[in-house]
Amino acid sequence: MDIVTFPTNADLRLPRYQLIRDDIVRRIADGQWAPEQAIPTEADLCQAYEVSIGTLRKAIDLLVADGVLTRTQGKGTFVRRPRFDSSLFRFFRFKSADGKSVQPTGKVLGRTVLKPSEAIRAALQMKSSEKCIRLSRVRLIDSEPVLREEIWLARHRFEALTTLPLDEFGDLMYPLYERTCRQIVASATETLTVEQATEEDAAALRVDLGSAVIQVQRIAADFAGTPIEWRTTRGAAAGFQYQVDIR
Amino acid sequence: MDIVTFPTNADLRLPRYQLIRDDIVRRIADGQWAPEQAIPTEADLCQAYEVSIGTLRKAIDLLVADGVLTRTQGKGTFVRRPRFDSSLFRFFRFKSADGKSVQPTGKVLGRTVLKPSEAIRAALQMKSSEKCIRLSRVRLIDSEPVLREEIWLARHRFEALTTLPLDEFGDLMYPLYERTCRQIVASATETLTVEQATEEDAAALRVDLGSAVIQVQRIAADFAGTPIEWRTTRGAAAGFQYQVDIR
DNA sequence: CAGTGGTCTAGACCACATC
DNA sequence: ATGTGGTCTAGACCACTGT
Repeated sequence: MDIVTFPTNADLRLPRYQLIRDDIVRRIADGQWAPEQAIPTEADLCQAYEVSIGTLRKAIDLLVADGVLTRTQGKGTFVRRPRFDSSLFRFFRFKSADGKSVQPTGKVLGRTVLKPSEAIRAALQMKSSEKCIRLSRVRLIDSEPVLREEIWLARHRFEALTTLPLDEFGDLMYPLYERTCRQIVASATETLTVEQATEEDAAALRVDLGSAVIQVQRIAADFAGTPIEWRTTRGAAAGFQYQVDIR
Repeated sequence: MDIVTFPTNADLRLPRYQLIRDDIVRRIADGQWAPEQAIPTEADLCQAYEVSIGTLRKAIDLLVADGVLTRTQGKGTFVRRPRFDSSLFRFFRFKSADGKSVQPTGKVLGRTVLKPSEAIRAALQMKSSEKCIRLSRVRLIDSEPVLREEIWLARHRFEALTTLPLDEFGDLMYPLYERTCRQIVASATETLTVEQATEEDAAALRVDLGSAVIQVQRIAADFAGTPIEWRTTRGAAAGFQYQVDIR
């Protein structure tokens, strides 16, 4: 690796390990270092950044703690591919008819291109002239619908999804985003609330009208922290459980 | 500080920073180093543990990340007093009549000494012959009940609470535990579920029978990780919101 | 001013993975 | 055997806090 000069907009009064941390994140967000690939060795990075091993390791420690990198002794340091498309299973415990826990399948029911509400436009940091792709989707276990989802994407990032046939979307959205649109989801913020089942919920999820439903609203972002997906998921509260550790 | 010899049950093959981390936790759990007090300086600890500054700092970094210690440049390193008696407000957004968010008061309604269920006995790691103190409690805002709580404590740890008048328990339990029984809560695990309001819920919380209620079950532990309190809290789901960041 | 934690160096040796 | 990350050393100087 060549010697690195930090961007002129970086605050050079910051500790060097911070500057290095930010530079590594930038390279990953840029796609210079891709998920599941190894980044240069510690020795190379020390030379490139002109710091000692201790300082470099402090920067990498931060990124490992953030879940951006993983290290394996003897092998190298790798960009971690975030795999939380199935993270809703932190909230909902799903079991198939035979009692085993399983990953649901996904099915896109509808797609529209339209102007987003002001809330969604702001959440996705879009200009007011831009349009969204809206997808409605169900998740199924043993062909039984268990979750209803509404997904909003900025059209300019996901142009390819405006024409893809609905039956080619597959079960997982995030690998699709990466494959077809080069958009990699790296983090998300989720907000849980309890709602009452609407008529649509009752029909789709086969629960009683007005019964308790958990709603998970998610805003997913790329490595640079730019929001790329707005999603709402609703499921019967009966299957809900969530555990937190606090210190 | 004198030179430290590690306990014979410690696995000396572990990295030194791990051994040091565990020894510091033990001293805090023992009460040798109390909350809000400074621990010895880095230089002293290096001498005592016979390691270099880098190794010692790695141990302390772990404890800072765990929320056990806090460091202040120029002042020292301090044992952090965990303050999450009010952590339920991560889940429930409470507002008083005038719209300001506020801390509820607490009122203990009843106290019983009895044998715990097998689940609670196991959760509190108690012998089968031991008894529990069971408290029932409500949390109020503007004198309106908003949360119902059931608390189970091992009697042998909390003997003083068997005789304390109920109106002297105060609004917060954890400072009470520390003051009267020298039990310090340092961490907890909480599990959220959605239930239907029972008749007791409906009467106490003024919600409709069968309406959605959030239940938070908490097991609180001391610095050594020993469970000391089992608690269930129930409140109307209408005021519930929870946010998580995932990476 | 003295004492504290914050940053950083320039190495060393070890354990593990791969060839 | 070679290359990787994991652990550890024995210092240095800086920034901040208090007297």
